[in-house]
Amino acid sequence: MKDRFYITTSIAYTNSVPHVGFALELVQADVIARYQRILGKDVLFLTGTDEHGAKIVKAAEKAGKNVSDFTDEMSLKFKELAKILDISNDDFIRTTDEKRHWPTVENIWKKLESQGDIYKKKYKGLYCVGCESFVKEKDLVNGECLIHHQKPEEVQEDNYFFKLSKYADKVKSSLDKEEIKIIPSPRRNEILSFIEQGIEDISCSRSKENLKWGIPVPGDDEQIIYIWFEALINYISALESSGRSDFWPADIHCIGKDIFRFHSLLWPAMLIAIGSKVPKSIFVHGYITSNGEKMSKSLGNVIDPFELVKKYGLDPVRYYLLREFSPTEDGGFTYEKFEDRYNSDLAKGLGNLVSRVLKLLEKVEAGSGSDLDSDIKKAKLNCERLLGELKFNEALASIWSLIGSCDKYIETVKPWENTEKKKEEIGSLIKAIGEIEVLLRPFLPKTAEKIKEQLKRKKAEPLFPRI
RNA sequence: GCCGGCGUAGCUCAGUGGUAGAGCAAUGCCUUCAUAAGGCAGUGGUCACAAGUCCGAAUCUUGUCGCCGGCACCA
Repeated sequence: MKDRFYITTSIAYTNSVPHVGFALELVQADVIARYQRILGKDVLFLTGTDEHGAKIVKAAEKAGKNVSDFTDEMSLKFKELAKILDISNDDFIRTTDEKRHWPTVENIWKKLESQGDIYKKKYKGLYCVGCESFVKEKDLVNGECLIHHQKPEEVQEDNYFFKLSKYADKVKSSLDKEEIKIIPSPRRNEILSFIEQGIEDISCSRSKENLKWGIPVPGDDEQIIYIWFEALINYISALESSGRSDFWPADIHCIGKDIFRFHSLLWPAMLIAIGSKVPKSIFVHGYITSNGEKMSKSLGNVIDPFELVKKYGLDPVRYYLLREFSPTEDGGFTYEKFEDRYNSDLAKGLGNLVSRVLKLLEKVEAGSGSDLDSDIKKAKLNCERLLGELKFNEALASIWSLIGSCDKYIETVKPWENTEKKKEEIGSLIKAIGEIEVLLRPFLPKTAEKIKEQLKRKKAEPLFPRI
C-alpha cells in the first residue's frame, strides 16, 4: 500500500477577497503535494475557508449583504483562486458547512468537556463599545481606548475555558523532540520561549451577544465557540466527513506567520487532549509586501492574484512566487521584478532554450548522446534535495543552472554545423530538456506538459512570448 | 523595556578563521541554431560603524547605530 501524505494550507479568512499572499501559500503547498504524488505517495491536499467571527459579520454589513450570502460569495472566490492557479487540492472545507465541519467540532467539544478539559469560568475584561471587543490594559492611554477615546467598561461574562495550561508541557516536549517539526527553526525557538514564559488557560467561547456568527456551544445556547478553537478542527473534520480519517496526522500544515502560534501550541494541545496525534510538521511562510509595507486596502497597495494571472498567465505567476521569494521570509512584490524574471528566466532562459533545441530537432533526428549527463544528474540531485527542504527558490535555481549548461553546450558544439556528431549532440540536448520537463512538473505543471508535447511532436512553439 | 534575527556589488541574496562570490541589471567583444535569443570578458563592494582576540576576521568577542520579528485569545 502506498504511503499516505496529508498536506493542508490554512483555511483562508473570508472577510475579504483573496490577496496574493494566500496565492503564495496555495502555490507552495501545491508544489509539495505534486512532488509527493510524483514520489508515489497517496496524497490528500486540503484547503478551504474560515468563515465565522465578528469581523465577517461586519464585512458583510459593510457590503450590504446577508452574512450567509456574503461568505458563500467569498468562499467561492477562494475556490476560484485555487482553480486559476492550477492548485491540485483534493478537497475544500468550509467552517460554515454544518454537515461536514460542525459534527466533528461538536464531538470534540463534548469529549473535552466530559473529561474536564473545558470548564466554565467568569471572564473579567475591559470592553470597548467602539471597538466592539475586549481591549487590553497595556493598550490603553490614560485608561482610554486610543481609537475611540473613551473609557472601556469592565464587563464580566461567563466563558468556557480550555485547559491549555495542562497540556503546554506536553506540547513543549513534542516540539523539543521534533515530533512536531517547525520550519524554519527560528520559529520553533520563538514558540518554545513563549511556552516557557508560562501558559494560562484560554477562553474558547464567546457570549452570543458579542458573537452571533459561529458554531453554538453544545448544550449552551448562550455561547458560541471561539473561532480559533473551531477553525483549527477543519483539518480533522474534512477527513472525518469524507471517511479518510486514516490520513491523520497531517504531514504538513502550510501557514502564514500570523497564525503560527495557534498551530504550534493551541492545536497540538487540543489534539493531545483528545488523544490524537500531533501534526508532523508546520511550515511557516513569509509575507509578500508591496512597496515595503504589508498589503492593505487603506494603503491601496494590494496585489490582486486574479489580475496577475489574467495579465501574465498562470505559470509565470507560479514561477515568480516560487522563485523570487525566500520561502520563509518576507519579500517585496514589484511588477518590475516580475517582468524581469519573466523575460530573463522564462522567455530568454527556458523558453528560448526549448525553442532553439526543438528547431534543431525539426531538421535532424536525435541520436543518443550523453554529453550533458553529469549536469543533468547534478541538477536532479540538487533539485530533489532542495525541494525536500522546501527551498522552492533554490530548487528552481538548480533547474535553471541546467538550462545554463545547455546554452553553454550549444555554444561549444554548434550542433547546427554539419558534423558527424550532430545527432548525438542533439540527443544530449533532448535528454536534458526531457529532464528539465520532469523537474518542472511540481512547479510549472502546464509548462512541463507543453514541453513534453512539443518534444513528442518535434515541433517548437514559444512557451513564453517576451514582454 | 526584555528576548531573538538581520545589516556583504545598483537590486535579490550565498558565504561561520586563510588572498571578497552568484543571479539579475549595466559595459565591451564573439556568435547567429533560437523568442532582437546565446557565449566570453571586464566593471562594480574600506563585507553598517568602532574597538578587541588571533600570524590572519565578512566570519569569534564587546560596544554603537539602523531595520525586522516575538513578548497570548488578533482569523
